Amino acid sequence: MDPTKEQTNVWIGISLAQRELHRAIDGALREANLPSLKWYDVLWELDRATDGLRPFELKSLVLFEQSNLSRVVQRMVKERLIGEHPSRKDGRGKVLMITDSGRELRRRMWKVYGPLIRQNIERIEDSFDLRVVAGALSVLADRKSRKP
Amino acid sequence: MDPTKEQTNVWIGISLAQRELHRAIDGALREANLPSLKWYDVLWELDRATDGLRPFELKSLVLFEQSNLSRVVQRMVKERLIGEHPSRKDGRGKVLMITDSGRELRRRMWKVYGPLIRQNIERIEDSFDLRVVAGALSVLADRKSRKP
DNA sequence: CAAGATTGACTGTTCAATCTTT
DNA sequence: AAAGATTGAACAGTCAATCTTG
Repeated sequence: MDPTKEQTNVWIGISLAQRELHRAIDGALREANLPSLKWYDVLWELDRATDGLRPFELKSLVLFEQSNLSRVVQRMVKERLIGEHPSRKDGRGKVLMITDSGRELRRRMWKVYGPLIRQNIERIEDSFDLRVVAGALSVLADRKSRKP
Repeated sequence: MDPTKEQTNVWIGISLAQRELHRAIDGALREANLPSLKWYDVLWELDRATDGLRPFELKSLVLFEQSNLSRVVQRMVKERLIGEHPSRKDGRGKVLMITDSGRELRRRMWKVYGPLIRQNIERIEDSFDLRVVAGALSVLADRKSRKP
């Protein structure tokens, strides 16, 4: 059945807000000669995972297609942002680890990324409770609560 | 300066919610052998504009790069979803108009798209006021209210 | 010269097929 | 046979250069 006007407005709001912020952030990174948000996500996950990650684990965290992830990893290895080590436990696989320069790059990217999050989200704080907004969005972000 | 934890949660919520719904919708369209959401947006704008649209006007509505729009339009013209007519007023340009089969395709896409919006957004309605959520998001979507 | 639009070359993403190890 | 991962071919999107008309 058709969605209500309010339901549609929420979906349009999510789409436009995401598009606007993503554009602003990616644009600022590019102007600073830094890589895109996708690379940031990869660096962030690898920075958190102190024992490294297998490509298939990383894939489910950042939601890349496996073949795409394979190529993104290749590029990042070439840039010495991450390193590959054969897995001792599983002969098929390898383990990805962030390098020092990968960590350093992530920090530099955050100096651009972080303030933009603040400046943008700040603008709704006067009129709205951020915890309410985040709570509503988190329901949608959770694929597990949706019927198969 | 760094964003607060709540600010970051809102941005992550927007990103994940958008990604999840977009995946669900694009996946359902694909399973039904229908084109992607981007084509839907183009069809929607051209369906609303009863006198047709110039490519540069459409470009600002759907936020495509001009060169990209040029190619998307080419593909859609080839599929007979939209038609091109030389502009009488401006020798440089042309006017794009949706065709009957374009209109019909948009309706078929909406039969998949609409219910998915409803089913997904519905899930937050019990606990949250949709007008509040939409209001907060609309602040972010509006690029004009942001400092240059 | 500026605005509307297209094209060629390049980058990045996806699909299907493949290879290896479990 | 299934899971992890890669590769080649096709496709979409972006940048810079170009063309035409205002």
